[in-house]
Amino acid sequence: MGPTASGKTAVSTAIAGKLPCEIVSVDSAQIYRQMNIGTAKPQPELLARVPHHLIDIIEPHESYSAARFRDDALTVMREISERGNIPLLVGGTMLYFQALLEGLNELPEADPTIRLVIDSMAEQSGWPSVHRELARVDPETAERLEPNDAQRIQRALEIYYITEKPMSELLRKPKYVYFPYSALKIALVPGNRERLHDRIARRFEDMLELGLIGEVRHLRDDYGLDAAMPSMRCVGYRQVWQYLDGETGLAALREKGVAATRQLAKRQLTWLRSMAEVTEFDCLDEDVAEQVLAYVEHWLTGFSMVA
RNA sequence: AGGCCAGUAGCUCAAUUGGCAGAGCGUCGGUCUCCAAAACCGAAGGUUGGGGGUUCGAGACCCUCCUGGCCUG
Repeated sequence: MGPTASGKTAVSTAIAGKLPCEIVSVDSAQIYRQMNIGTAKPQPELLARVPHHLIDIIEPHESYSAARFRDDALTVMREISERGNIPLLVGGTMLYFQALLEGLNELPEADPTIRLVIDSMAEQSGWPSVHRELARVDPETAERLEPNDAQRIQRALEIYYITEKPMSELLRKPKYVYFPYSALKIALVPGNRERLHDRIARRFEDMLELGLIGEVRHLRDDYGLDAAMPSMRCVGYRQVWQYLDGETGLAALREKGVAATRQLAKRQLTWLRSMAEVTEFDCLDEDVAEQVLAYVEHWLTGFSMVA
């Protein structure tokens, strides 16, 4: 696990080069086909050399979810294990890690039609008003949500409309966490935030040089995409979209793209701080890969002795 | 060299006839159960370019210096 630009690909490649691993991507952006530059997807050469899973699994106009990730990940992890290999989970989408490791309560899946209905409610009277509606049917959930927290208010109401039960009640039921693996949790974190910011700026510049703008233009032309789709709200893509719309110039694109990436990294780090039993390594150390590899090898030794 | 305009938070800019210096963005911290690279909440941050003066009171008015831009030579 690690924030964007922390060097997860390099470290995981080093591990997979030494141990019988297959990589499972835990990344809500690399799931999209045709979105390569802006998601910092591993190069085709690397994808061919080391088995990767859950990359390029849906089209840019489709949507995905934490629950689907959990199912997909458990499936490929089982297949990897059956081949006698070790699943190496690599990514920065912490909600997906949490869904996989700690499970999810049984909740209905998203319903686009109901979401449209709730959206139009919000458009008419505003989210605070929808929040009051939620308070009527599920006061407990409304209590913990801000009146402007559009996505979560919408989700909670959606659950109520589908099941006729408040989300808070469904969350109280015990969840059956199926995770038949021993997890070694490793995080790559920067010992120095400013140096991570430098890396982020450099990497965004590299993406522009590699043709990020062309990639987004191509996506706009070839798919029926709009700016509200999850794929086009990804960091970098959203900012290039605004640039292509003429809303911002090139300098502003750079500034906004880099800032959005920094904010993403910050949120990922916040999440990592709250996660339990995670061993951290400084991603800025020259020899992180060796450190992590040694740590993993040591853990595997102990593990086979116990086994 | 002379004339004009500007200088306020990291950045872009507000601030009634002189009356408690604010906003957006950024930064930092946090929340997170089927959109999560999403969505949302909170906090910090100022010798108003420097110095002097007028005034009960100056970001604003006066003098002076500094910096940047434009015009004239």
